[in-house]
Amino acid sequence: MEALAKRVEVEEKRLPPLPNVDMYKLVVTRFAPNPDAPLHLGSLRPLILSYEYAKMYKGRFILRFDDTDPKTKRPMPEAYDWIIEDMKWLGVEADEVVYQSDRLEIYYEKARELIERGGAYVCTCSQEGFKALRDSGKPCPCRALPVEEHLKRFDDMLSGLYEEKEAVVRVRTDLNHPDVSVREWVAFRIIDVDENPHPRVGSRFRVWPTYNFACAVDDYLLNVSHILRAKEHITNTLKQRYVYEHMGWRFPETIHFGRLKLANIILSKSLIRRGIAKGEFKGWEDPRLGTIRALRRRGILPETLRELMLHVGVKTSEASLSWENIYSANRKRLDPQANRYFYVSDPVTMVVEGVPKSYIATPPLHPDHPERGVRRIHVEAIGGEARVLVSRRDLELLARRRFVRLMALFNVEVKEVEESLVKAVYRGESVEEATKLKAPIVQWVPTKRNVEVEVVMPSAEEDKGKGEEALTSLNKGDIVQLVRFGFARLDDRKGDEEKGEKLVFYYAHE
RNA sequence: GCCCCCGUAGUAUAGUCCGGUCAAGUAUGCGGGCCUCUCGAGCCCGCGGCCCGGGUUCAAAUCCCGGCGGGGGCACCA
Repeated sequence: MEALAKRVEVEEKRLPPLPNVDMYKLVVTRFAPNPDAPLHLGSLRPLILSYEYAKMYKGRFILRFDDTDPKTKRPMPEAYDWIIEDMKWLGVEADEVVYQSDRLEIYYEKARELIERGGAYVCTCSQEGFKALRDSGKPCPCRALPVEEHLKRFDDMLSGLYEEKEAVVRVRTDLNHPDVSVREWVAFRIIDVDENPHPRVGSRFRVWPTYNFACAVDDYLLNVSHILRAKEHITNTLKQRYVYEHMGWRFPETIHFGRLKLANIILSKSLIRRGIAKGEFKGWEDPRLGTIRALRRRGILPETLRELMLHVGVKTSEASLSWENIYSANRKRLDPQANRYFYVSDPVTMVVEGVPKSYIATPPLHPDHPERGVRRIHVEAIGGEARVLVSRRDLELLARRRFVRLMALFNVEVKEVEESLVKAVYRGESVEEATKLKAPIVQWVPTKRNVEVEVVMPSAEEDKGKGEEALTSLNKGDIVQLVRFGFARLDDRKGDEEKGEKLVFYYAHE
């Protein structure tokens, strides 16, 4: 009991406190994805941490779609729903959902205010010309123009007087800021929305705020108290502070954590997109991808991901997650709940001589939970001969150890191991004897009543074999342990009139 | 090239702000044992680490400097 309590405590490890919580009426966090793809492992840290902190302080958690780029990072219409689905699966629910593409008028209003305060101006310089000046710390000619002129120019931008690239709104910063990208950064640009319509609002608006402007304004208007973001945003935070200073707003507490890496998995959205287009991946749920949907398909549990994120925490150093740790955390949760079934990969027939009678094996659905019942597997003996299927993977073991036990059935002594046939003789049904002789125990499947099974591995390769009949009573989405093979999630069942049913599993881990 | 951040065992994380109780905790991994009709789970024991070099100090994983290593940013992207 005490041990159990201790373990729960470890799992429920608290996050470190947020800074300056008492300076805010309410802790408000937000998760702000660009809906140009479903969620992936990289989004998980800001998502889970933002949500957990809001919960921890009984605050408010906002989902905000940062979809202000109809051109370069054009939102994907389906991705809005995918993200909401992914979050729902993760058990994360937003108190409020905000679409930036609904808020253009708000940004325009704030832009005017900022211009009036002298915090921004409309620049009509060429991109190259401006950069040359900026790099040497010099102001561009537009900067010194009176506020009225800039307000007029801004209206001209809105009314379509300028084409793409002909005018931008810049935020007044420090011309000598050591990071040149911070100098006079762009807050609005013109996008030819006839050519690149926005998936939600079409061609209604041609002046779009950049991420830094929209984000700065919305974090303020939505009363965000704490921003949790990855270190790649450090420069953005710096830029956004200028807006706050000009407007006289108080900047939210900001925490920058390190990036998350995971070996042997594809996380880059552009790489994924290209791979899907080229047909290299089966879609956003391909098991090789680091998308949340792919992990879900592979039987990784949402609680596992949450636990992992809580464990990784808010450190500013980079973290490379290892599969070992993910699998271990997942196994801890899966093992008690997943029922056991026999599956033999690449089946080979074993002929057993001297079998005195037909058998009905009754292995438990779960060795630690006998109350769940058993499966019943029939093995017929005709003329003292019984046949079962064993896995090719075990051939080497059978040849080496000879005296083995067919799990929950009987013991055999292997006489001959051929390319596609194993010859053995019956050696009694005593478990005790098998234990005493330290006989290896292997899983098997009857030759008659079985089902075709395919297991899609994390590499997307397919492992094919036969499974016991009881597997057919599973539902899609069920996660089971294929004994001595690994945990797997039933993904699909393909009916076939002639050949019968085929079950498709996705492999989780050992 | 220019700005910035980080560096505790194979991996992740606690400790670093406010130096001693840290000859460094936890999880995973690995090795061994027990248990078990799975090479799973569980239980027990063990292995393994403060990047390097100086400095400050009675005392440094913790503070300072330098080196090395890793990462991020430098868009009219988010």
